[in-house]
Amino acid sequence: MDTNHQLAAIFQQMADVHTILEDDRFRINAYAKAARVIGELPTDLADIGAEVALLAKVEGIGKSTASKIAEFLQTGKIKAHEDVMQRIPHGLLDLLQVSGLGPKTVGLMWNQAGIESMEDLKEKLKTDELTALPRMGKKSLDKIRKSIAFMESTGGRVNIGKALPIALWFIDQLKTLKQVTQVQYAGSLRRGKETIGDLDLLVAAREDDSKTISDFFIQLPVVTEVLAQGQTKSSVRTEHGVQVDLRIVDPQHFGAALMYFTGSKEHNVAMRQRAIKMGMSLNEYALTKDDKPIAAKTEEDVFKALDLQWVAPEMREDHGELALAENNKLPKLVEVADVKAELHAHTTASDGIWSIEQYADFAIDLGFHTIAITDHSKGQAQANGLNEQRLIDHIEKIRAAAKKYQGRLTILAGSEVDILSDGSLDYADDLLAQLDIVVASPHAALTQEPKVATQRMLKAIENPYVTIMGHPTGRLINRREGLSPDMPKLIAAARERGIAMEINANHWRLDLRDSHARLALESGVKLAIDTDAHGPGDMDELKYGILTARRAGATAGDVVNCMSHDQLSNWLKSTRP
DNA sequence: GAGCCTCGGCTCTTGTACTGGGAAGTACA
Repeated sequence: MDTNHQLAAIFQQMADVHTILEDDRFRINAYAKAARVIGELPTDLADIGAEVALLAKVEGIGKSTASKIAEFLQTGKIKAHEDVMQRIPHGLLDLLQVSGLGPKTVGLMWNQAGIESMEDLKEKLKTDELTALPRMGKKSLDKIRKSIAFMESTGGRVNIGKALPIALWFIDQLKTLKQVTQVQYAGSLRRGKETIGDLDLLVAAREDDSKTISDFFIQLPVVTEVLAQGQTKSSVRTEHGVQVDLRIVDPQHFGAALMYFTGSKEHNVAMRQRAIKMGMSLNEYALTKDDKPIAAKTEEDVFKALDLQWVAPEMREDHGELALAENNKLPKLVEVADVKAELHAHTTASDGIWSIEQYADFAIDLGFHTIAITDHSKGQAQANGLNEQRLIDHIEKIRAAAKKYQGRLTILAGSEVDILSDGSLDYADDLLAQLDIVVASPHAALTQEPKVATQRMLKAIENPYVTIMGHPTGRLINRREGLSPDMPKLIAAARERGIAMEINANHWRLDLRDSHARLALESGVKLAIDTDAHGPGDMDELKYGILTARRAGATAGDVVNCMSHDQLSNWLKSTRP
């Protein structure tokens, strides 16, 4: 775990403990905010150093938190944290993770039933003795039992690549009902986050029909458990281990409901505050003034009534989007249709399942003007990486195919060359010089210390033949943490060289992640959005890379894959000696 | 605890649904 995540965890823990102890809620909020801010920081706090004045410049971090961070950087611990941890049994913090158990209940169980850990709780749940506690009936106990069982079976957040198909399946099912006039997924999925906590579905229908619709919803074959079913809101768990929430609203309120349900929470709070300042009130049904509805039917209506441009869902994180919307300065975000080139694809020469020609035909169908063939280098033996002679032969084949497709598609000869653990590349420069494009990526030694990883990547970027820095952390979401190089340094070096940083669109990678991509854009570095295709299905992953780029605020002009044929060709030349 | 104007004292992140138990707690964006 890197420094930021350690610190975020510590401050969140402090917030949680103070919550159980029912201490000052503003202090709790401050700790929780510090945890959130630190968790989202693109820069490693260790690099800022133990200088309080500098640390306190970060929004949401004041003098007190800054000195705690400094203390941590110097000693590896925080006294205030250790002190507060003394006040409760540590095991109580696990109980807060159980859905349905909040601080009050956890406090109650501790004080009145002597429960100090998950083990204690599970032991007590073997009988119904906890019904002796206030507000604790048999139904509550059953709910807690189920929550724990669920937590232990799966739990956690689901990758967007898994969540989106499930959401689309539900939407198809709901569309079969004639009572449903509109249906849309919302929540973090609509905002394009890399992982999704639960699926949020919104349906527009007449109030009379809501019972029919929610009955249909909870009886769908994939539903394994019904968590709640009310007038407008139902919640289920599915066999995929995902929670799906369904909200049914009148078509007249669809826009306001979609906004609410899309979030983020922080964005919603900011919007509601803005409404209050303007003498109005915003909830999930409408924007109102003196209890009279002003706007509700579409999102555009609501934004407009608040003197704002419509904000794309991917930007709704309260990261300054309202200030941009107010001044008509929101970027026109990149779309899948803007992409005209794929710059990272593997063929049967290494570990892909498509030939050069199959990619070429597909690229033409997509309306692309360029595709780069970038098979693995020799270090990737398990991926059938090409040694020097095989690469030379492969280049010849690519050139031959390029000739065949001339006038219809440009086929570039490239390589996804391994960045070895010391930062050198897997081919010598004279061979790299024969290629049109070089994507340099790390594949091994992915547990290096951040400092070593930084030096490694910097060395690779300095190679004059590298065109794109590929998936720089090598992480796999929910599977492998990958490297934590100093991204600002890498980005500065990429800018110096005029090369692009890749957003690897594969839903397991999404590397650069959104915050790193944003940092790259702010530094004036171009992005490459590549599918890293190994076969036909992978080209469809592009949408995930686009979502990540949109979360970073990227326009088509920021992305090399969106350049015209000549622009791209000139850019590639500009990166070469 | 943060952040603001008053530079020490004040205010601070919205609004609603569902459940289970008989009001409050929890959850959601």
